[in-house]
Amino acid sequence: MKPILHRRRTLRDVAKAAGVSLSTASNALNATGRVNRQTRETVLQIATEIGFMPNALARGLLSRRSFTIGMLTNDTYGRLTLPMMAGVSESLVDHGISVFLCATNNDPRRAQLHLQALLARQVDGIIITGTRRDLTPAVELSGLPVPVVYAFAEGPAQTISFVPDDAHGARLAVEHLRSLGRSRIVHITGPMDYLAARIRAAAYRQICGDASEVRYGAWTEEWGYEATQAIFSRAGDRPDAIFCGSDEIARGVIDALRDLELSVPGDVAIAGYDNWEVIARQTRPPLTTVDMELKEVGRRAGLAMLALTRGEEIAPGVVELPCRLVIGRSCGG
Amino acid sequence: MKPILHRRRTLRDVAKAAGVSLSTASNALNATGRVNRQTRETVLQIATEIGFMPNALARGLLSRRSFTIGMLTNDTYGRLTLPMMAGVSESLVDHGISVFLCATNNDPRRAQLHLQALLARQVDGIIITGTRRDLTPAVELSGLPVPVVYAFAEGPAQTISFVPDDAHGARLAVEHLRSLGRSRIVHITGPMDYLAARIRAAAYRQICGDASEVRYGAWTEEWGYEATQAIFSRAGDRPDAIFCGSDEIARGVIDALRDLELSVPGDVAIAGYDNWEVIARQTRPPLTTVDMELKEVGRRAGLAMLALTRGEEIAPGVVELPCRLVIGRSCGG
DNA sequence: TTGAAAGCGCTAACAT
DNA sequence: ATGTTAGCGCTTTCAA
Repeated sequence: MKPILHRRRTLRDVAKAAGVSLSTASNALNATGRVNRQTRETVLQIATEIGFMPNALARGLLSRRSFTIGMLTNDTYGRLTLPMMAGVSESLVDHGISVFLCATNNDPRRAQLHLQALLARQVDGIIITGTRRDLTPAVELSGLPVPVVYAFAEGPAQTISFVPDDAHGARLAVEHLRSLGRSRIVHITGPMDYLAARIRAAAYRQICGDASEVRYGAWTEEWGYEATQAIFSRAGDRPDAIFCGSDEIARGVIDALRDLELSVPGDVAIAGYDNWEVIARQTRPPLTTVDMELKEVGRRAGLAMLALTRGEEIAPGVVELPCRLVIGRSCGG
Repeated sequence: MKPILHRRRTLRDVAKAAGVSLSTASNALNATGRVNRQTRETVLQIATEIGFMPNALARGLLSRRSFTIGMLTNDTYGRLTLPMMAGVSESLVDHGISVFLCATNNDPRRAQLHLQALLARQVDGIIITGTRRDLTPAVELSGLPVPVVYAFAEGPAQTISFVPDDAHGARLAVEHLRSLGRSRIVHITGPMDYLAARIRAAAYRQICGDASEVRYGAWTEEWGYEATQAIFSRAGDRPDAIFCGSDEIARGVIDALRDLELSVPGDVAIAGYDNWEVIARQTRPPLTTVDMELKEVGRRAGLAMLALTRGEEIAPGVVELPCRLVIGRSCGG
């Protein structure tokens, strides 16, 4: 069965029904130009009645603006992308701008294809988001006819990027642990080749100084478990707190501590990173963790894009946005 | 600083540079009409040189097709949406169709706003996806000028929907447990008001008959933990397997069993549902779980949409797509 | 084989 | 205050 599809109504339909010219109808609907009150109301009413909706394609053709932006992400899973997309949308929806989301899966061919499609659709700008700060874009982005903004990824020189302030996030967690009287804090985190991991580790080291110990590994529970086993099986002072590079790691750490019959936060306080709710809230005890405020990152990127599409100038560079500490029960206090 | 934005090239630019008329240039690029080989090659070359890219807005205006579809989701987090979106994209990208993703957050106002924006942009169709099968759409969708397809949600009568076959998924899990010699299988699942939960429970009951026991609750680890404690603290026969309605529940169940000093899968075999990798793979032992093949659900919805946009007819109804059992180590075997 | 011209739906000068 | 006209970038008859 084919559903009944109502024909799309055009401005012409409205004008004819209202017995006015195209331009009068247009002026009435857009409140531009001088139009008689009475005329305008008639036009408006008829427009509503017949379900008129202006054709954005025609408008865009004329104004050379599509009120559409593209978002290119290499994140398949969406844990990072969708919150950012929500922020982008939020900052643009009131300006009538919609978003094309394109997942590249890190495949240059796909990225190129999506980029072409976006440009063909006359997007007013493109936001690049990645799963890591030090992302290598899968496609050449210079010399585009539209502005580009990076979110959760640092673009090359002279571009505009918004990223979470990793140093700030790390400080939030570590200082929280110290304020609760913990002094032997270890840092278990992801792979060293992640810039974010290195920045957080550096911030942690700056606070803990000589007492600091960083274990790079993977962003997995398994690594958290393994690293914890290693740390607690050796001789010498045992840590009284662990600052984890991700909630998944934290979860593995807590698992290991339980197997070691150490209590959290009694014996060891734990701080996570990401505030990935499905993990952080469901861990026992619920994690104290760092939220990167991804939605805000997206919102800022959206606002920057808005300004650029209006021809405003924005200083290039990487803007680091503050994180937020979410208090669970894994640190006590 | 404002980046240098290259002006968009038009067909006119190409025609002028090639010294031919607009229509010849158009014919050459689209391989329509009769064009001299030589002429065509010149045009093609120049088009590439100056970076010409046809304006999809102008094309759409003429063809009354935007080669764009909208996707309306109420899922903020994206765990379900992005895999489906990937499937939709995959089935449409080769046909030059792009996707607008709009998150409604279950807010009727937002949904209405997004719907308007989509229609204004002349989308060729709209795919509705939900976080649950028995979704109540946040916005009126009848009488639209474009076809509508539902994915992971059942639309009203006379509409087209694609959902995972919950009964099949449940059977996969339960029959797997039975094939491994488990006979006292309990089912711990989410809220009873979820249609999917009821369907799975019914399928489970049909197999286990008198020995069946269903515990409805929430889709959380906490509930899994709690229900397990309750089941094992009472007198009488203890189950030798638990079929869980979600991986999160399964995780809570395994946690509880560990606290009860029961081994998995030795004493109790566990099957999950969702194959949410971050949970299923990281659980110890890794979960045997049901994958709903969300990408395939999206792909099928995309293909249906493709057919509809071409004016083909499709029988209305709910198409249930098979699930897949992912073997971990939580069932032994 | 190529070109001129009309028109998709809309907006913005310009005339009335 | 309203209408007429041109044109955004493209495709598509229809003539040449």
